[in-house]
Amino acid sequence: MITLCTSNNCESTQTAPTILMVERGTTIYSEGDTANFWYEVSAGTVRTCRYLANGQRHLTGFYYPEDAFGLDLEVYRETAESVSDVVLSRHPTRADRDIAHARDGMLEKAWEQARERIFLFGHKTAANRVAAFILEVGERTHASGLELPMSRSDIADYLNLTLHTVSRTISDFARKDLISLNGPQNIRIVDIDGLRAVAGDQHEAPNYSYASSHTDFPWPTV
Amino acid sequence: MITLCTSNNCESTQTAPTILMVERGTTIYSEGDTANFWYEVSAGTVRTCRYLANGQRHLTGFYYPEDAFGLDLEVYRETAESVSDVVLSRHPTRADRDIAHARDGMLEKAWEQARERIFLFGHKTAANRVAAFILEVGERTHASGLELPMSRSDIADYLNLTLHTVSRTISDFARKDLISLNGPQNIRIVDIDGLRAVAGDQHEAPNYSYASSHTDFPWPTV
DNA sequence: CGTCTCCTTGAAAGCGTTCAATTACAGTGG
DNA sequence: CCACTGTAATTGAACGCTTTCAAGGAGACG
Repeated sequence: MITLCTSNNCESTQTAPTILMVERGTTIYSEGDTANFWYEVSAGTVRTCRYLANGQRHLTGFYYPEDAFGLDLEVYRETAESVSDVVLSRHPTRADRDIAHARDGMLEKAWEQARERIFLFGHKTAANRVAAFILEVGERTHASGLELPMSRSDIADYLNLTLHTVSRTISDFARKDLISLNGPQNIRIVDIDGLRAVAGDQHEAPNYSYASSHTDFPWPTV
Repeated sequence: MITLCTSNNCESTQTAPTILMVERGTTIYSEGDTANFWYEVSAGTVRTCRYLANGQRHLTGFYYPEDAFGLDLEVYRETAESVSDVVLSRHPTRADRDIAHARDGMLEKAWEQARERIFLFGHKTAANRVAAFILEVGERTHASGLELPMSRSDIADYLNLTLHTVSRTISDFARKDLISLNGPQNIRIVDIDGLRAVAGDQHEAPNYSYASSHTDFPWPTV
C-alpha cells in the first residue's frame, strides 16, 4: 500500500517532490511502466529486480536512504519493490534545469554503483561475494548494529547464489567469529579485516586505495 | 602506441574532438588517472577492466564503434585498453553546455549497458552466459560475419568464467550447429532462435518484449 | 624450423545447487 | 496460554557443473 503525503506547505512549485509512505513488499513501479517519476529513499530499503519468463528473479540493486532509483527516461527497465516499510520522495522525471542537473548527478552515482556491482561479480566464490556484500551494506547504511533489511532470498538473487548457499556462508562467518548473529537479520561485524580478506576486493587502485593489512588470502579468490 | 591526428581543418573550437589511432593491446588510460577526456569509438574494440591485487583481471565492458567510454568525472575508475587496432575521438570532459548534454546521453546509455551487464550475470550456466554474449556482440557490432575481436581470455574475464569453459562451450555450440566456426575468432550464427533459447534471457517485459518462439528451455536456466 | 601465443581438449577435484528435512518465529484464533 | 499456520532460515547429503591441472594442437613470425 502506498500513502501519498502531498507537501502542501511549500506553495508547491511544479518541481516539488511528493512524499510517499510505502508498506513493505509493495511494488512501487513495474518494468515497462512509463517513467514519469524518479525516487529518492528517505527511510527504509528498496530493491529493483527483473523477472525472467521462467519465474526466476534477478535483483539489480538495493537502495538505502539518500539513494536515488528509477532514473530511466522513457520506460522503467526494472521493477522496484519495497523491502521494508519505506518513505520516498518522488520527483517528476522531466523538470526544470536545476532539478535535471541534480538528477544527472544521481545518474552518475547510479552508474558508478552499477559498475561496483559488476565488479562484485568478479568475486567468484560464495564466501567472496557474501563478505563483500556485508561490507557494502555496512558502508552504505552506515548503521551501528547492521540490521539487514532484506531476506536471504533477496541477498541470494542479488549475488547470484541460492538462499541455501547464502545462509550456509553467513553461518560459516559466524562460526569463524568474523561476524556475530542476533537473529537472522541482525549482523554485527566482529573482524572487519578478516572479512575484507575473505572478500578479497582490494583492486590495485593507484590513488584512492583502501589499504589492507593482509597480504595473503586464506580464502581462494579465484 | 597512440598516434594523434589533430583535426586542424575545422577551425578547432575549444570542444573539438581529437582523433586518435591506437594500436591493439595499448593502454588508453589507467585506473586512477585524472579523467580529462572521454572517448568515442570510431573503429575497433576497446575493453575496460580492473586488476585485483592478486593479479586477477576483471573486465567491466566492451566498447564497439559509436560506443562511449571513460565518462568518469574526477578520476577513471577502471583501465581502458584496445582489444584491436582502434580509432577514437577524444573529447574534453568539461566542455560547453551542448557537449555536456551529449555526454549525459552517453552516460544514460552507459548506465543502461551496465544494467544489462548485471542482468547478464543472472544467467547462471556457462552456456547461458556465452550464448547471451554471442548474441550481444552480434547485435552491438551488427557485423555480418561476426568477427570476434577479443580473445577467449577476454570473454572469460567478462563473463566470470575460465577461458577453458568458454572454449568448451563455444565448441559445444559449434557441435550442436548453433554456430559455425572458421577459426577461433570468426563465428557465424547458424540457429539464432536456438541460441536465444540457450541464453534464456527472455525476461517478462510487458511492453517492449522481444518475443520468442520457444516456450520450453532445453538447457537449464537456473 | 623453432618459438611464441592462443585455443582446444581430457580427467579429476572442488564448490554451489538441488532435493529434502528440520528448526525458529511471528501472527492468529481457540 | 497454547496449539495452529505460514513464512523464513538453517542444515545435511548427493549430484552436476565449473575449475583446476595437464597436455596437445594450430597459426603467426622470425
